[in-house]
Amino acid sequence: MDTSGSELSVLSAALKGAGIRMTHQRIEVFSELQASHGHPSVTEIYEGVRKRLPSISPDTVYRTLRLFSELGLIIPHSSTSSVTRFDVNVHEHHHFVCTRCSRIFDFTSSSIDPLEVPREAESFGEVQGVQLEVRGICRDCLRRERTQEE
Amino acid sequence: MDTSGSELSVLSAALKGAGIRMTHQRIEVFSELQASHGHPSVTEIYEGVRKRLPSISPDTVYRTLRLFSELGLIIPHSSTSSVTRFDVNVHEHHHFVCTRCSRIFDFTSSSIDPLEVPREAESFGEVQGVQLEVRGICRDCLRRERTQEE
DNA sequence: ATGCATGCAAATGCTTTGCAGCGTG
DNA sequence: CACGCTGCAAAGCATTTGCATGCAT
Repeated sequence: MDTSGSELSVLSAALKGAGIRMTHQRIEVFSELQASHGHPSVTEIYEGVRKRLPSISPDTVYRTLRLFSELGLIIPHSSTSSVTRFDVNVHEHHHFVCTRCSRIFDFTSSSIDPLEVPREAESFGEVQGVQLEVRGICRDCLRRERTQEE
Repeated sequence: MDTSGSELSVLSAALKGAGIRMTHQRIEVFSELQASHGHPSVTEIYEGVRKRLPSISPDTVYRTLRLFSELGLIIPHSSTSSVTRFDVNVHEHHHFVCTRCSRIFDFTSSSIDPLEVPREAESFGEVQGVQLEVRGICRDCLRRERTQEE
């Protein structure tokens, strides 16, 4: 089955909706993403697109992927911020990760704890821990964005 | 309640067990971690320790935090690897994250899906998505480590 | 005493940014 | 045809590493 056409319309709609231009580079990065398996890195996308668009530069790929993330077309895995943060709390707990400021908030939940490891996950290797990861926009960022839009 | 003594014994045991020396720097980084709230970054720990140990260098903090991660005393949030990876799969799914090679494996689970957002998480802000994050060591890394130990 | 750990400084690698020219709408 | 987008090159950061000295065991 060929879904490339319908997928492209997703891109078209997303860009048009935000008043952003549809360029060759963006189209190629988008289709490379669709064709990719797993969780591609910037370099992997870059190398893939380069086969069809040899003149594309890495920074355009960076910019494009960031744009797509902002549009919600893709999700950067965990913190966008470059600094590593450490979890000192060794007890079972879950995370609310802010997709804007990348701060992490801990919580526990009586309704889901104790959380058990699904069978499906065990097949990948030796499990060390499980937790829920809730992505969202924290109160502070919501407030800041609201203020800026006024 | 003063738990610093008992916490330090955790450090002592972990280091002794691995045949690693107990130094001032390691003790100070460890207690700074205990005293920290949330999810400290390397810089935050460094600044904190520097008040008591002005001569400590950033790279020692880096090395120490990496050591503590390997010993399981702390958990680096998300991938240790510096490259950003993107999730192209917009459908609900979960992640098995390898703590060695930082590769991410997707899975879905009939036993837990659909996954609902716990009440506790909603108080932090606007929720965009939820997923399970299983941390562990993938098959490839397990095999590699077994081979090297022979 | 021995050799691991630290501090210093330089290197590395990912990602971002300023700017001039190009192409989309 | 205006303005946003790209490519280039250089800068910016977080993190890592080589090496000589110092300190824990």
